[in-house]
Parts: sequence; C-alpha cells; structure tokens
Amino acid sequence: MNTASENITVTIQDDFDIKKISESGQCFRMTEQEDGWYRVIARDDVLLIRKCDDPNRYEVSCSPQDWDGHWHDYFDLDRSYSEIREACEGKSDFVDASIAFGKGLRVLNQDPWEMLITFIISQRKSMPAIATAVENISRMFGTHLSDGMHAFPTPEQLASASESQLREASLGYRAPYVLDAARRVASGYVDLEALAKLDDDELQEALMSFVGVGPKVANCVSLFGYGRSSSVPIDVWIARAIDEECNGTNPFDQFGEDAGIIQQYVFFYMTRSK
DNA sequence: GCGCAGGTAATCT
DNA sequence: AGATTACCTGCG
Repeated sequence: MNTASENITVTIQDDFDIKKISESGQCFRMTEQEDGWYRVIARDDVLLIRKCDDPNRYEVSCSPQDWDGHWHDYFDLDRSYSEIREACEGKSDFVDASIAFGKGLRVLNQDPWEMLITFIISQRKSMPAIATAVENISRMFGTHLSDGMHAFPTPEQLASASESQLREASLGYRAPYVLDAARRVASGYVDLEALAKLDDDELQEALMSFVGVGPKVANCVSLFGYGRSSSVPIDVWIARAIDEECNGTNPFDQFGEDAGIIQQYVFFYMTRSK
C-alpha cells in the first residue's frame, strides 16, 4: 500500500479521531483502508495516516516538510479543541452531550473551490451519494495522481465539461449549477482567493451569488473552505436539533467564534448517535 | 412502484 | 415576507 521507509511518525497531543472526522460530513475524500489506515486526498496530495500503538503518535506517508507545510494546517492542529470543549461546556445540556460524544472531531481547513462544488452537489444527497459524485467528477476531469487516484478537478477542468457529462456523473439538476460556477471561476469573473479578504457577511453574500448556493451551502463553504469558525450551516439535522432538543432556541449564537465548531459536534451527534 | 432524502430557485399568496 | 413546489438520483 505504501512504502514504510517513506513514512514518518508525528505527535498529535490534542483531540484527533480520524474515524469520527471521516464520518462527520465535512470531507468526502477521506476513506478507511485496510489495517487502520485512512487515505486522504487534498489538492494534489494523497496522505495515508494511521494511529500508532503509542498514545498520541501517528504514522503518516509524507515528508516532515509536507506535514508541517500542508497537513498540519489541513487538520487544523494549531487550534486546541480540548480548550474549546472546556470553554463551551455547561451552557446547554444537549450541547454538552454532543461535545462528549464527538470528542476527537476537528474542523478541517479545505480548499474553497472544492468546498464550493462539493456542497453545491450535496443538496438533497446522502453522504455516500455525495462521495460518489465527487469521485465521479474527479475521475472524469481531475488530474491523475497515482494508482487510479485523481485530484479534485480544477475550475478550468470542470469548465471544459459538458452538462450531459456532469449528469452522467450523477449530478442531476445540479449539473448546470456546477458548470456555471466553474465558468465563473475559470474565467476570473469570481476570484475565490480574493474572497478570503472579505468579512463574514460579505463572504456569505459573495458565495450566495452563485446559482445553486443558498444560505446552508454558503455557510458550509465559509466554515470548511474559508476557516470561518463562527459560521453555522443549518441543515435539516441542525434544524431538528434546535426544534426538538433545544426548545426552538438556537444554542449556537452564544459560542461566538466557536459556533461553527460546536455545530460540528451537534451535527455528528444528531447523525451518528443511536 | 413509490415516497423520501444533509437545499435551492421559481412561483405563488 | 412567508409558503409551496419541482428538481436528479439512489435507496428502502
């Protein structure tokens, strides 16, 4: 699967449960392999990662430079989730239960373009269906990396697709949305990197100018692609949590810059606990 | 066969 | 402003 001599081991002291992260609905290119390995594809990189027997130690298939320069940030390792959990405890019994259940979750720092397209595709799809569609367009239009793996397609690569090809990739009625977004970005009409300079409200407005992007998808892109930790995407599960578990009162507002991270624990609790 | 799912846009009051 | 409905596709 991978050459052991290329691997290094790294220490992660803070919360880190790769299984929970992979099931948390924020990333769709992280898959469990054999023997406890997880494979992550992000930008043009493939990472294999596995827990060692030693506590807090992980074996990873990259150089120290790639770990420090890319994956460390991808896994948001400069942020202390244990401190966030402690700071947010005691305000809501339901949130407390969610935090306890989801200990080990982190919010990944992912590519804005990939998040934009992925969450346009996500509407009215289950998590496995989203993953299938993302793999389809990566295989059909993305750059080949190795062993049949493909990078997520660039704006230019997706802009060269036809609507019927995107429908073949199981995008359905979202195909024209994705094509339109790809053309806007590839042409330079929208500069996704420049959006990083906007404040939260301006970013939300800019993202919602894409056809097929409403408030929920915009908040997902904002949270997962632009690191806006106060963004709270409200989907049916979060709406259900507010309605049925919090007596209709939104519990997220009180967590300020950590609201989006708390949302992640609640979403995981709603979708993964019995 | 048929209803429904991790939203959005268009089209109504 | 708020409510209703169609939309692809996969799954029970």
